[in-house]
Amino acid sequence: MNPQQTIRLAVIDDDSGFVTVLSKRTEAAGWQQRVSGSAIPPEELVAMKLNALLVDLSVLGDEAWDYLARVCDLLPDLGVIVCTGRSTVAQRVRGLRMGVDDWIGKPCHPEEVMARIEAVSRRRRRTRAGVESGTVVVGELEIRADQFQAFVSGESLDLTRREFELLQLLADVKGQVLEREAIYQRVWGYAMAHGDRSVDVFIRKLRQKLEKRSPSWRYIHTHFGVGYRFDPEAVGGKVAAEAAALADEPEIADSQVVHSSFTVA
Amino acid sequence: MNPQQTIRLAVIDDDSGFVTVLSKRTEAAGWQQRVSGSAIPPEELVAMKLNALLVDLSVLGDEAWDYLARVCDLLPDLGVIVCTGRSTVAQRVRGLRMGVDDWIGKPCHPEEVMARIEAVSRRRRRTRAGVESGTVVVGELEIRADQFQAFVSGESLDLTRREFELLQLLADVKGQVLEREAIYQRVWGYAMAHGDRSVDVFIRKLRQKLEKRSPSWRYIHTHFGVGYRFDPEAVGGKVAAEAAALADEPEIADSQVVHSSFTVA
DNA sequence: TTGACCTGTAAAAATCCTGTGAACGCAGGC
DNA sequence: GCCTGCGTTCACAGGATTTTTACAGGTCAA
Repeated sequence: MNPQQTIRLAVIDDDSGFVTVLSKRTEAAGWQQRVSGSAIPPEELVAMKLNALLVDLSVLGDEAWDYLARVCDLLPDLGVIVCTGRSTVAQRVRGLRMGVDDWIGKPCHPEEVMARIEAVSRRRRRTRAGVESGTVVVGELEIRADQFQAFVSGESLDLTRREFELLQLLADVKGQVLEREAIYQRVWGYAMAHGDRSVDVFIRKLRQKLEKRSPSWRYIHTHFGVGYRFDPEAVGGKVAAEAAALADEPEIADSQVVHSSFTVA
Repeated sequence: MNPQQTIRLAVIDDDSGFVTVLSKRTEAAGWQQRVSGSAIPPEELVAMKLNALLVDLSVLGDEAWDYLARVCDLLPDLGVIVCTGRSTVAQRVRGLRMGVDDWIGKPCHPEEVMARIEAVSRRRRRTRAGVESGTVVVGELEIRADQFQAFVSGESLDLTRREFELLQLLADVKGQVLEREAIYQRVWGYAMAHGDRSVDVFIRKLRQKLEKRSPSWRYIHTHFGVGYRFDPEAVGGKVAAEAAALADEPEIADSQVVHSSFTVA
């Protein structure tokens, strides 16, 4: 698919100089990241759907090894990179054997840190592809990455590949308004030509197919002069009222966990 | 989980001291390895079915980057670890971005090198130990791994080796859509060239042979623009009706794996 | 309210994808 | 050497999908 898939990263480090410099670069690269000055509970990490975790052992104190062990055990698909000060061979070997994917010594160059994070994510992604169900549920929609297809109560929307990728992209950044150029760039993989209406046409096709299977919901909203935003909303008459009630709960949980924790590039 | 899965490693290095010390340890750990003082052609690497490749760039000379690029491109599933003398950040970043999985500076401790090789190789879910001697039953099809052959009510489909491997892969992840590139990568062992139609051709051969012995079932489904999915479905006229009734329920029994009690002499 | 500029919509045109049959080359067995 | 089985490649036809084009309707700012 796309060469540069966006990476979701969490950083556990209290070295503000290092974190600042790194963040500047990761943001420029379009990564989504969250920084914390202390340990993040593994349960929270699960909810974040991360690609990688960068951690400085010194902020973890005595708990460091326990924490690493728990994280590696609980999240075998998460790329874990330790980036810390002085360390012995024995420590590094222990960490790596425990499930850490890479171990970098400080001081280090942020570009190399990023390259190593990319390398780890690349490797993880390859193995995980398929093993993980990767099903996202929004509104009454189920988006199944392993099937390249979306469903409503078990029935396929019969999306073509492009349609699916577009839907997946939009749903991935639910609530965010995406410009046409950005959409095109990420789905088609190259820059949009001036005057190209492909995005509009595919949005219409998507809307048609969504409407067909899920008539009482609106998923894609137009932002005049800007682009589109994916946000499931129950609408219509009486049906909508109940649906809305049902929708509220998971809606909030979802967006809180996934989005509010991350800075938007 | 996996205690000590044996690792197949190739080492390209002419630093005899380093290689000797390392080899002693890898042998003690039960790894299989081949050492070479000069570049090994990528085609040969394919045939070796390696887990990882450890390479010192200095023995590759000017060809180093080209070689790395070719290897990483052709064998995306191979763990590539560079272990070399002095290097700049830019070089390491270039290597890692190119597909190298880890980059270690010499001098280094052999134990750490091994731990890093393990970390890179840690991901083999595909080593299906159970399948080796197992029989999978799907639809009215029996796939016998110990015979490299599939049967319908005792009659062989006369699959060739490749056909069998393709079928086995597909059946292994029943219900999942696999992209052509992924199929090729896993059956042929290296990256698919752009425009290669081998997968399609083998799918056709498989379908022919499946149809011949099991006419009232459809096994392989095409997903336009994506790839193929294995999912046995009873179809057709009167035969299909009964078959369908049978097919719906034993969904669970379908994927049952029967382990034969005896190894083949 | 008007006019310029966007967006929704439908259908034609162009492109791409898959199924298929056959030719080719290679290796192993006779 | 000759034959046979196997894997690869090519070419083409029929469909499915994507892109382009045209026009109608909507939106916004002056």
